[in-house]
Amino acid sequence: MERRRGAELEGVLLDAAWDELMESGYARLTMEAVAARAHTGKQVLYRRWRNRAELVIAAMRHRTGSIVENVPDTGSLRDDVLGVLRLMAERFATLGPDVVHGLLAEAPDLDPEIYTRMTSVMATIVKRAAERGEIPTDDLPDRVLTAPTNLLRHEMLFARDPLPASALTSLVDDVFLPLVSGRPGRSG
Amino acid sequence: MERRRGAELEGVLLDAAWDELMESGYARLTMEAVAARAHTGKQVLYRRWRNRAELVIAAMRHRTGSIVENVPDTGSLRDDVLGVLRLMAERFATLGPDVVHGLLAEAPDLDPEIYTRMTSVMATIVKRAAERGEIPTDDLPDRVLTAPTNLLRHEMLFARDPLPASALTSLVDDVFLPLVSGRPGRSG
DNA sequence: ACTCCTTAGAGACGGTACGTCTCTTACGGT
DNA sequence: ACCGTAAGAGACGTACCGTCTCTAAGGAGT
Repeated sequence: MERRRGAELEGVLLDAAWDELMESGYARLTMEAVAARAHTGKQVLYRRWRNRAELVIAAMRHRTGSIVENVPDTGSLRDDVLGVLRLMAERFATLGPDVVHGLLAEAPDLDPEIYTRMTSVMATIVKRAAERGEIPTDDLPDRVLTAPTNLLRHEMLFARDPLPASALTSLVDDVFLPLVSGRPGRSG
Repeated sequence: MERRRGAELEGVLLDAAWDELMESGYARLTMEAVAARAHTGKQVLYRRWRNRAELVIAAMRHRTGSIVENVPDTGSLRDDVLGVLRLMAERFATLGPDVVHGLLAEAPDLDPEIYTRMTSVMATIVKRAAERGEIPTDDLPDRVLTAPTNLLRHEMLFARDPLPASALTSLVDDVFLPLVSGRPGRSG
């Protein structure tokens, strides 16, 4: 019997968790099923992750890269923001609402981080746009900066059907661009 | 042994569920505990609600009135919107993140309804403001209309700490009012 | 090459809560 | 007075949790 170890074993475990996630969703993913799929015992999982949520998060990180490390830079504010929203929507689509709802409920400590990260992405995009002279200032309230990403996240969380493409453009054209273009400096 | 029936029994059941909810949160609320607290059996619960989520939703509806039936009308757009946001925040505070996260995960069919309702509330408020001449038009894109309530909901879902009062005013002053005041008619 | 030590692989175990089923009996309707 | 519905109570089988135990594989050290 060949016995896996170290990084090799860990990779197998995370792949097994990911496959279970795709097949059963979060709610019906069990530690037993992940262990069985990886041809090992539960203890091997519990030795590395304290619970389902941690395992699933690790599996997601193992699979998908971070948006933070891949900020769009197209030369157009509109396209940059749209690019970020598309990345978010794409990722959400592969994960499915199940997973996000589940993690929200079971890993609340992680939740604030998820959306704090996005603030810096938006700040980068807006700063570039201001430097290009596309908008008057990059000194915007945080809630303006994160409005499009937060609204998108909200919509993905609550909508039952997949989002139409028009949702993304509406968020940019109806909400974000009006807020950053014509307005004077920050109010508070 | 006095045996409860009909509306009386139902009230007792919903009260028991509500009390359990307040005491244990959603994740640790069990049908067994609710039944025990109401001095009855589980079957009495399952005869009325198919699962935990339905029971909890019924208990919430039984306790708290609808925001829809109580649209603020202060004569000021800003105060009306703030009033709605305060109602939402207050309700969320009594329920706790647990409950909302849990329902989001276990009652996804209900989720879209929750925020669709708010659209009509905001439409009413905006219409009144337009009639008063406070804003140029009440013909706004849905995503502008629901931006403040959706952003608040998002923030409540993801924030770990209770929201500061400034969160509400920022949503109104930095995001909503700029969108509805200075802009021309809808773009799309 | 031999020994030691960690830990993989496998499964048993007790615990909790689910949702169903069964049984007796209170009580409202006719 | 009778009958049918459903309350009250709890047993039951199932699922999965997280812990614990045991054997033996296979690196590390000498």
